[in-house]
Amino acid sequence: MSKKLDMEILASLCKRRGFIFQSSELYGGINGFWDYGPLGCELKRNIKNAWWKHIVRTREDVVGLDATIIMHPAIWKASGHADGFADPMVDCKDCRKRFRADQLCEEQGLELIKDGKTVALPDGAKCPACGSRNLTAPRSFNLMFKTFVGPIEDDSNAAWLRPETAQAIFAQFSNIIATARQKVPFGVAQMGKSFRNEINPRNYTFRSREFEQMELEFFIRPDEAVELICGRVTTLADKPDLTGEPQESWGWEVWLHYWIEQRLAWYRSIGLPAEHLELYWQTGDELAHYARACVDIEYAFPFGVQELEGIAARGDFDLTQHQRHSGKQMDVFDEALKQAADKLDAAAKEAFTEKVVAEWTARNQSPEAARAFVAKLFEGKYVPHVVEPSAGTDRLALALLSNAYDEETLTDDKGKTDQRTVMRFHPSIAPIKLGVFPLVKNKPELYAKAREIFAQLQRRWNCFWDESGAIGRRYRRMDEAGTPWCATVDFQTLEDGTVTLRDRDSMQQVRLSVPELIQKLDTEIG
RNA sequence: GCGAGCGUAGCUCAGUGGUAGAGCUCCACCUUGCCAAGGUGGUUGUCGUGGGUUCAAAUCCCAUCGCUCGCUCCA
Repeated sequence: MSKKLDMEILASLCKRRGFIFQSSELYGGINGFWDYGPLGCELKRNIKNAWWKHIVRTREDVVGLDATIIMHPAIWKASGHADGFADPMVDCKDCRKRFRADQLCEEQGLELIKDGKTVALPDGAKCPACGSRNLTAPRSFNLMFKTFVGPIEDDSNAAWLRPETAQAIFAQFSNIIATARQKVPFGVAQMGKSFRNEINPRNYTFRSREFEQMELEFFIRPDEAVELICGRVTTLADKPDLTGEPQESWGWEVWLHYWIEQRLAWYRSIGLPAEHLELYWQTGDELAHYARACVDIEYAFPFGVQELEGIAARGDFDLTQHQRHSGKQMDVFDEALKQAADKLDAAAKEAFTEKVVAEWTARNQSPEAARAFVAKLFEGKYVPHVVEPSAGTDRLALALLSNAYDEETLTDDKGKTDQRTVMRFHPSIAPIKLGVFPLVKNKPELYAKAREIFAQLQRRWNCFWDESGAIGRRYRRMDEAGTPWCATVDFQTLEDGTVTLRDRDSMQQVRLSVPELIQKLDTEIG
């Protein structure tokens, strides 16, 4: 089966069964925007609930945030997102690096050719990285959606729809730490819509202009602070147990791997086991300049292996940027650190300082910056570092849909074959958990009993009532919706209260009492 | 952004200048004692949209929107 065919078949099923519709289809559609139908919105809600439960509710060290989509424009200046669109950029077609056209010209003693709103590169401009002259023309990248706050469409009122949810966490960091009764290490999680005016949306819902993210910023101590407090920093070489409780001595690299393990465990819990995922470590060239390490969790979509989530160790870049732009201090006071520093004598402090200076200068950072950082540490203060697991909700929904899709050829007793389409969702994310059917609908007592059982179970999970057509047809309809079980009420139900529970994947049936059914489903849905 | 292909019922598609169709789905009733296949009846389309050519356009032309693929892009 060709890759193209796969995606078209999936898109067709998604539309036919009500998972995903094109946005504004009535008016011809709008590129890069998608709606989730009755089944799709349940699926997405289940994904988000599962994420929130795993990241926030079942931990003591992560709290939530629900920030606005439109924020102060200065946030995007501080984060670096504004630079890319404010100034025309040129790309090197050979080494694929991107530069601001004005800076490139200035560095090379050239003058950017300006004619009204359009700009052009002068002859002789070359790539600062590789020296190639194979550069694109300067282009503006309006990748953030612009809008105006207030009724006047004036640039002084311009604002942007957020291109990521994460910045709000940094911008509200001080308020959160003042109110949440958390101490570093701790995290702040947020889910919500983000917007990017993608040049070319592609691959069904994969690259959309309006999309949803599930992001965690997990704040940790700088390794130097860990060393002062614990006397040493646990690294990967120490083979720490990443599946157990986090340890105070962990350095940033261990935290990064801890979160990778956490995220993989979560994907497993919603039916995307590790063997369906790939970890891609960004290389030095690909890393953003501030990132220490970044790993992509990728899924093999029908159109290629693509990123579901990025987990980045971002150092203290973001908080420091906001500290610089806002003029407000972003450092935290760490009692344990202060106490540890107070126990050191002058000689030990000097030795520690020199060690840090040596490490920082080896990473091309200035000795002055290193000394200022250590001086703060001795006061018990630092700007927290961060590990950022950032996942795409819609991408994950698409991965789960792709992963769930299956076609099965069945052969009955008489040797007749028949094809069955099944969405094999994990019960925890399946839009409908249980179909409830009367075996036949023209027997009043049976029908009434089935309605009674449906009403009882519907309070517990999203259930679907279906009385139309032959029983087999009803099972098959539920298969396409990905409903893991169907309960059929028959004449025996009237005698002993048991129902037939039919399993989506095996098509096997068992007789259970309603309490037994509830217990079984509770266990498997999780 | 460039190039190519596509757009007809909810889905899959036929229809190349002359009355818009098929299969499946869906709905109602009947039938049906556990895996889509029985019976009867029924709903659904400005043929993506707009304009042009023509006595006449789903069909030819132009534009536009959307989808797919390749390049590009993906801070």
